[in-house]
Amino acid sequence: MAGSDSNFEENSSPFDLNAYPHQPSNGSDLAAELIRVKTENKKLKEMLSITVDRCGNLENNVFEELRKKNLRREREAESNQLFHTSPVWEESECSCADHHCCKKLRQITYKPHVTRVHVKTNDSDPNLMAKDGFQWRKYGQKVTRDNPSPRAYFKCSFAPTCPVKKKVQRSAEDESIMVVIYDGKHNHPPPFGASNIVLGSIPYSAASSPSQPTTQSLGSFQQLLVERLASFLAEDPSFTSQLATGP
DNA sequence: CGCTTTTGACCGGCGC
DNA sequence: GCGCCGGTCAAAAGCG
Repeated sequence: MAGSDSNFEENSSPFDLNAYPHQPSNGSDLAAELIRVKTENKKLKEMLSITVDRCGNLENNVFEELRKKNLRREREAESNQLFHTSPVWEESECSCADHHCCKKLRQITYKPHVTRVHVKTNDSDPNLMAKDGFQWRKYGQKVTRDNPSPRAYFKCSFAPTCPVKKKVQRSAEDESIMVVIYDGKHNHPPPFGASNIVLGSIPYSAASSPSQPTTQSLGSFQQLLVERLASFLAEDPSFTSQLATGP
């Protein structure tokens, strides 16, 4: 067999006559049989080609459905984090062949001071500086596996001891949207006078560029923010005590 | 000159 | 135990 491998590369197969050039002929029956085998071989090739194509299309469809499903879950989780305080449950499935083996539920650790915000930005704006009124110092940047856009890491530098961090990354789905993840709670007064303010983990406004969210979403968003601000201030003992004592 | 940004190195958690 | 990956550090570079 050594040296015959190249015969199988292009126009031959294990059933191809060309692969066995020295095979003796035993008459018309053998010739007819060989023609039948060649025909069958051709059909099998076509079937294989069609099957491979269909498999590829099916694979693409499965990936697309999984992508949409993950996107829906992500948005639901964001909605839950913004409007609810109950833990968020996420269903995750493994990718193994046995679909019944390890479908599992796991609870996401609920972090009360982690908030995720989507910010509409100008496409031409290359930086990841979401202006929100606080001072941030960039301390790192990474390219993550699930997103070609780099993720920037910021620490709040408004106060030396403030533990708040934020991560900023363009959305993999829409590059005009920046995903900002605030982590922690500010231990200092907010910078009053700033047009865009974030208090604790609660964003007050998220516009970072001339392009603004739509009026409708901005209105409901502002209403939510006002409610959150009132709630935040009510929970702050120093604020309530100062309010009680007066100026 | 001091502050901020950049960027490669390093570390720890997690899955296999 | 090993490799991958996200997060952080810290030295160098940039900038006002």
